[in-house]
Amino acid sequence: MPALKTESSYTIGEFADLVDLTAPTIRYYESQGLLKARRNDSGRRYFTETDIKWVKFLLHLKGTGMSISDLKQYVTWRAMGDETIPNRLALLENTQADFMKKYREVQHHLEILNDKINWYKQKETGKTDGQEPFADYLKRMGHKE
Amino acid sequence: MPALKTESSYTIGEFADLVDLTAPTIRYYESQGLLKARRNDSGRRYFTETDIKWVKFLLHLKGTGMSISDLKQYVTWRAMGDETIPNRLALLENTQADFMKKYREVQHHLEILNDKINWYKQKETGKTDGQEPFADYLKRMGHKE
DNA sequence: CTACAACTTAAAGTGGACTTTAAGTCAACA
DNA sequence: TGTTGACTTAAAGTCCACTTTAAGTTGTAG
Repeated sequence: MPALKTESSYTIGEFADLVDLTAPTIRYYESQGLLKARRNDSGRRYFTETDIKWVKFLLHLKGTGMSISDLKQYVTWRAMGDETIPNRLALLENTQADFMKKYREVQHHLEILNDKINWYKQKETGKTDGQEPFADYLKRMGHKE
Repeated sequence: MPALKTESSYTIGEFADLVDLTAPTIRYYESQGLLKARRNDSGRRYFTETDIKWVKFLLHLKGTGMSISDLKQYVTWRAMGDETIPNRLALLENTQADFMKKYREVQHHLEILNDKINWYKQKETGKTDGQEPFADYLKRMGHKE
């Protein structure tokens, strides 16, 4: 009879597919201490649903701009217990602040891109005289630069 | 009497400061064909207001996710004249589409970050029982993952 | 006139986050 | 039972966008 399986387990390849990474990337993350894999009798890694949730959470943090070394710090503090919650909170709030700064910057970049696209479209459809410089067009649209 | 200066001109160092880059970066951009500098009698570069506007525009495009090689393509098409406007427009629209995709992704990452920050804050101020797992908290907040 | 800062070039180096390679072990299927 | 695909490790390689170095020339302040 097979051992009772209370939770499904995955090889590194299955796991990588589930979290949309590659097996080498998983090994790399493990080498950086961002996750720890269990091993079976022959030394092969296996992963569980809990690992999936954890990696997905890490990828969300990473997606907000945290570097591997930021994540390392976060994980280290996490392993130290509840007395490091203020540290973790501060790290996440700094991440949030940095994120919002960049977010506002790229919004401005996007506005310029959109304006340029519209400028080309108007040029194509002949709605301007075809001679107006882009800088003038931007000024007309209410941008400073 | 000094030569009539119809437009102010800048050394590479002044120019770099004005556009918030370094002189080596300006030279690098020039080497990539993203801009062309004029030279004085002794071979030194100088730049004008027009160059400032151009580089700032390039940096806006770059800020929306265009790579140096995308910018190179854009500049090449630009130099070829109006018959490449459809190419440029398509490039910018692809950039825009890629941008919006990433934009929506990072918005989701930010939501998770914000939720985690609030979760820590509630944990700190004792507003939950201090035992609720984050996954449950997320579910309660209406997130899928 | 002398320093010294700023410029010039070509080429090599850097950082972050993986990715690829090499050499070998293990497992599942026909 | 054999072969093929997935796993193991350590180390080297890749990509992008600069950045730094080295060796030399030029402009300007005192």
